[in-house]
Amino acid sequence: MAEAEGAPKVTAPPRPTITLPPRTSFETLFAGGHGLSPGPMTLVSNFFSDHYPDSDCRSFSQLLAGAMASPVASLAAAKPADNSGKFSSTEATAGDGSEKNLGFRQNRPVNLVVAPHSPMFMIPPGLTPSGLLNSPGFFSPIQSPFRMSHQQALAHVTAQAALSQSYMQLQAEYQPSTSTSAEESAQHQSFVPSTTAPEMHTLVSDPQGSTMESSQVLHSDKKPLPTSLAADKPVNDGYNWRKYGQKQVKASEYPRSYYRCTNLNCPVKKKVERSVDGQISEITYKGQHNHEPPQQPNKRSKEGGDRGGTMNSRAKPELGQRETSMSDEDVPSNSMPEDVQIEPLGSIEHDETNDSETRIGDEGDEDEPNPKRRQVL
DNA sequence: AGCCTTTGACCAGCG
DNA sequence: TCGCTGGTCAAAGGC
Repeated sequence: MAEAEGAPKVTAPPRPTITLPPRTSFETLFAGGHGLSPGPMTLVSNFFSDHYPDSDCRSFSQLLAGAMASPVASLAAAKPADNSGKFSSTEATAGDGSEKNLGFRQNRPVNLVVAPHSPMFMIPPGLTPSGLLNSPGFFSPIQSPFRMSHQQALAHVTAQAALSQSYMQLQAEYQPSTSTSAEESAQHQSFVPSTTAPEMHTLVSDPQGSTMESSQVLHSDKKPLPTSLAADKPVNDGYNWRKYGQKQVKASEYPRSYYRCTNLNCPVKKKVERSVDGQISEITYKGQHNHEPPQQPNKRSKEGGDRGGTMNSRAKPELGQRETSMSDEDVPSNSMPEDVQIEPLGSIEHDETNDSETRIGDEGDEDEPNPKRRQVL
């Protein structure tokens, strides 16, 4: 929490750094220009163009590229190993400008900062973030030309996906009446910050990765989303979450909510923080899903109910196991980087916990504590 | 009937 | 060693 200053704290071993090419490269990358097989990204991109041809929206890859393009974004630093598996926020630096160690990232892509603005980035209902990620062609096994590792990229994408999904939901609810594409475009545009993309911070968690956590920070600008729509569930990222705690933290005026994936054995947790407005300022994911996202995202988890059910089908090795097997090259296809942090534009400054969590800036969904419930004890 | 949310208490890490 | 803060637990109640 403290390093918000932006001063890079963690220095990484000097590695040959590759300058992030402006989005074009990135685009190209996903576009398959480099010979990469078209993956979900492509699909998404197509989806975009189909649905919002005239909108300002860029293709998914473009959006992504824009988000990542920012130099800073690159990464924050990573701490060498703290195998403890715990991430202490203090270790990570968040910062805005901390790009100190790229090298690390390579090895352990952990934190990726995703650019915020992307409510625009939508994913077709059928596609879930993890689905995208799982897609074979999504990222090539090799490291991307950028300093980003797959995981980082994955994290990035996931975060965006999450945001987009939530956004979609909001829209759906908010505007039951089908809006014309034009309207949609307009709306999207309004939400889309232009390329002023905030910076992305990539943070890396311990290389050793006993737990391997990656964090991404997404900054999304707090858009005037209909907050009322948002209700409790922070962001519908395709997974079912159960709130297990809420706490008033010093860092923010609003209480921080803690959620955990309802899937049995799924270690993933997420923290949702709200901004002054009561809008979600950031969502921090911890851990990796060891299961596929339920098909029906928004259902009050019946899926979650499958605790123990479906997930095992593809369950991947426990996080702990991964430490050995995982290098940044083998990204578990079915899971996202452990932590992705996405922060809203405004919140960049306090990236207190950049270390190993993924944060997603979310736009407002606030769940105001309904005074309906009883008080314990 | 089962799952989820709420919320105070408890525990651990850190300064 | 103490106090503070963050994170998690678990009981009660609601949907």
